[in-house]
Amino acid sequence: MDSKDLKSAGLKATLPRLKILTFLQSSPVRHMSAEDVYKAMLESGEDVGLATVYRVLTQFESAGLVTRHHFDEGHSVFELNLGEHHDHILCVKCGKVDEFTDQVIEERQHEIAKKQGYTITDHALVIYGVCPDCQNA
Amino acid sequence: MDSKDLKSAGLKATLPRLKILTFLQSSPVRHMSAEDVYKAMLESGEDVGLATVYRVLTQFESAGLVTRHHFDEGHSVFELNLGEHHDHILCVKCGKVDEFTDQVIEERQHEIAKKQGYTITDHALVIYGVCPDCQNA
DNA sequence: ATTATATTGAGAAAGATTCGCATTTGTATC
DNA sequence: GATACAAATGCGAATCTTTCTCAATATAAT
Repeated sequence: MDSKDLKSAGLKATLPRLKILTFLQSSPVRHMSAEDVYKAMLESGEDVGLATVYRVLTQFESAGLVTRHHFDEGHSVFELNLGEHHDHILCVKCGKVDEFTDQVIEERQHEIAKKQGYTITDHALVIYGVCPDCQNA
Repeated sequence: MDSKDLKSAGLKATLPRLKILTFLQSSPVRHMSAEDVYKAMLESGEDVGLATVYRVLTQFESAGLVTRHHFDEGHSVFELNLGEHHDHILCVKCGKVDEFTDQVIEERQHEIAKKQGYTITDHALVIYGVCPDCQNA
C-alpha cells in the first residue's frame, strides 16, 4: 500500500494523492506533464481535477517524491524520484528522454560552484540531440 | 549603426528590430525576459508592441543573434550572443546569473552523446546555488 | 515616387498554471 | 463507530506567458 509512502512524506493519504502516486510508480514512462497525469486519471476513470493534479504534483515535489524539470518545452515535466540523481539527454525530433550520470561532470560542477563562491543547491544538465532512431528517418 | 548587424543576419532593418537590438547591446544586464525588453521599450518612449517584442526575439534567436534560456522560472530568458558559448550559475535567492565555461564538461558531454548514439545539437547546464552576497544575509 | 511584400500593433486567443470558495474527505476524538 | 475540525478537492474563474489574426504601415526594390 502506498499510503505509507505518503504518510512518511508528511502528506495526508487522500484518494487523489494515492491515485497519482500509484500511477507514477506503475507507469513505464518516467517523464510526464501535469496534463499527461490528468489524462491518465481520466482514462482510468478516476475522478481527479486538473487543479488537484497540479497541487499534488507540487506537493510531491516539495516532499521530495518527484522532481520537476524545465526542458525546452512550454510546460513542466515531472519525474518520480527513485533515489539516484541523473541528468538527461533529449531527442529534439521525437521527444524521447534518456538518462545518464557522469561522475566527472558532477565533480566539476561542484568545483565550479566553489570557485565562484556559490553554495550549490541543485543543477540541471540537458543535452539536446537526435537519437539513433531518428537519425535513420 | 546596427542595421548592418540585422542585414547580415538576414533580417530587414526595421525600427522595432533596431531598437531592440540596440537595447540588448547597450544593456549591462545580459539576461532578460520578453517582458523586460518590452518595459525597457516603454520607458525609453519607444513604441513597440509586446507581440512584436516576442516576434523579434524569436527571429533573433533563429538568426543566431540571441539565445533563449529556460531557467527554472515560468518564462523564457534571452541573452545576446557574444560569440563564446558558456553555461550558467544562478543564485536561487537574488536571481543573479553568472557565467562559466568548462572544457572538461564540454568534452564529456560530447562523449556521452556519442556513447548513447545521439547527434548532439545543443546543451544546457545550469547550476543553482546561493551566491556569495546572499550567503551573508 | 510607386509598388509589392514583409512587418507591426492591438486585441483576441491559446496554453499552462494558480486561485477562490463552497463542498467533501481524512483523521483524531469520544 | 459516530462526531468534529482542519485539510484537501473540484470547479470555474483568474492569471501569466506566449502566439495568432488581421487591418494598417513601413521597407526595399523598381
